[in-house]
Amino acid sequence: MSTGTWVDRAEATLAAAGRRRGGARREVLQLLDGERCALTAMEIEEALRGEQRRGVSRASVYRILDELEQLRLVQRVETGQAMIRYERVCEGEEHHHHLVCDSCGLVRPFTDPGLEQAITRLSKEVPLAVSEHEIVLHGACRDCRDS
Amino acid sequence: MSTGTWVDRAEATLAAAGRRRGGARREVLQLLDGERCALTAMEIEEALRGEQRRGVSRASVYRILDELEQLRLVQRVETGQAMIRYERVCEGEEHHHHLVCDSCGLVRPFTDPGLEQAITRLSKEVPLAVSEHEIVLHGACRDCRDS
DNA sequence: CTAGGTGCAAACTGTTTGCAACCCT
DNA sequence: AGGGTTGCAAACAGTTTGCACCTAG
Repeated sequence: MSTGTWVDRAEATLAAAGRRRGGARREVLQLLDGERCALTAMEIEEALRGEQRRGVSRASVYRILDELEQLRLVQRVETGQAMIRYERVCEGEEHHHHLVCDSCGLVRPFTDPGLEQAITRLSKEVPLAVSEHEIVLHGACRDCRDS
Repeated sequence: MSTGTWVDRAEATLAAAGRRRGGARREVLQLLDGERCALTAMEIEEALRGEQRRGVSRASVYRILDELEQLRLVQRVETGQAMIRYERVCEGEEHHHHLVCDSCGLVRPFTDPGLEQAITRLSKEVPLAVSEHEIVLHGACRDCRDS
């Protein structure tokens, strides 16, 4: 299935939720679809300001991200950088987590089946109906380590 | 070793770093020592305001937490609640992670050796000199699930 | 005595909200 | 035509900073 891209699924989900279309949201969806890792609201705003884009106001970026989060089309990622990051949620795609360089702020995704397995097992043993999990590894990336 | 409490180690570390003592810091250390899980700066400020305590200004709470974090006496915990939480770091004590109820905001610690093992293995495979890791499980706690 | 520690209040920064204009449907 | 969508600017909330006073050593 999932013949379309994430954008397609997102637009379908939004339509199903009774939302109309709008230029600002389309821009944000398009941008998020092209990113493989998490962006902050401000990074999104900046990315959409330049070039031939129409630009999207800060308030709209936040409103749209909030809306997409509720529909489970994006998810928050907390990297301990005092800003919330958001990334698209792809069904079927392997779940990934994040490496954060505390020196330069770089955020990179990584995947590990063994870890997912451990989390899945753990989720059943814990006194909480687990709906999501987040793993962040902090350290120094190669560039920062060398310098 | 570690014949003393965390407070003792903290005071020793601070002294070794050439810091003087101060009433505000002593209060914060004492409070953190009595807590088993992460507190926000504001929770700390409030806890120290009442009772027979002397009270510590907001600015000092933040400065002290920042100082303690640099000395690795406390660590930040990101629970996705838009506020940074801090908890003491105990050497030798089993590393723990967090369960967060997205409904009522409750934060609870948990430990899992298998998970630690998976993380340790993973830390060696990844393109980052990993210094810390953080795992947060989100969901609904029992009370929130029932209601 | 004197450098570090502390409180107060103002400044900052990321996020949220109120409201009027806009534009899909 | 009408209600969701957007932009602007003001309001917020948590955090940080400047500066004067205080205090441990």
